[in-house]
Amino acid sequence: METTPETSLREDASVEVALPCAADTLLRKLWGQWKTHVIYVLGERHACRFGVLRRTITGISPKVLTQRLRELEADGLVWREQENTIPPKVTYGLTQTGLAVHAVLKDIEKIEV
Amino acid sequence: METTPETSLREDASVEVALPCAADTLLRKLWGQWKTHVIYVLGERHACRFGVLRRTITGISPKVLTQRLRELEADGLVWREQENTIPPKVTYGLTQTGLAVHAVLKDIEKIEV
DNA sequence: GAAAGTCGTTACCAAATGGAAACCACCCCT
DNA sequence: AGGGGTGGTTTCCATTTGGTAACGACTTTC
Repeated sequence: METTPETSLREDASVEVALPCAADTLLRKLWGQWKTHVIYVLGERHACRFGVLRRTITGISPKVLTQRLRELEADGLVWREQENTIPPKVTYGLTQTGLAVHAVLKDIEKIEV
Repeated sequence: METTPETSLREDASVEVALPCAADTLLRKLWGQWKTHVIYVLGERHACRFGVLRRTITGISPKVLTQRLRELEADGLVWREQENTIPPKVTYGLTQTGLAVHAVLKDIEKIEV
């Protein structure tokens, strides 16, 4: 396909151009079970240790909590700080972006159906 | 386990009470591939027929689009109007709640990482 | 009379997701 | 020396999800 001459351009084609949702990229980072809860708790408490998170988010298993925290950290919403004492203390909190997301969560609460 | 006497109530237990994220309920309705895109397009265009949605959201299959629309309709974010002409014309649009979600999507766009 | 467009539905299949249970090293307390 | 708390990891399994391809009825256009 060279030069693609656009032989018959439909009249309404300009109206049907792809219209991607930019928010999707960020929203995808909040998919998956428990993720909003983690953000929410961290936002309300400012910072938390692993055990507190685990007990505050009732029903979550340690494996999934670790997994979610790693994902959120990789996505730049959560920071992680480890003190190499024994036993180690690991603290989590929200980054700048994470705080912005937390603010949006508070807004969304007001909608509800 | 009768009466569960709460023998030893930990001092800091009040701090670790469950802290559910209320926004989670609504946000769950936006999980799943393509859902934000559907809301977004309907919000930008105010109303759309099936075929337009399908061509505007590049890559979506008719099965998945139908599925998403049904879910969004059941969740009260989208309305559906069918004219029983032949071929039938089916038009979709956002409900009041759907419009609120669309507004949130526009807010989230501004965050990005 | 064959093709294309309307708006879907119905298999069928592969991949991703979520959860329960067991385990780890190390320390403190009794 | 045994139990509990620290912050995880690992294994295994069932469910959920997304996608492709084919088909449906009916009309208009070539």
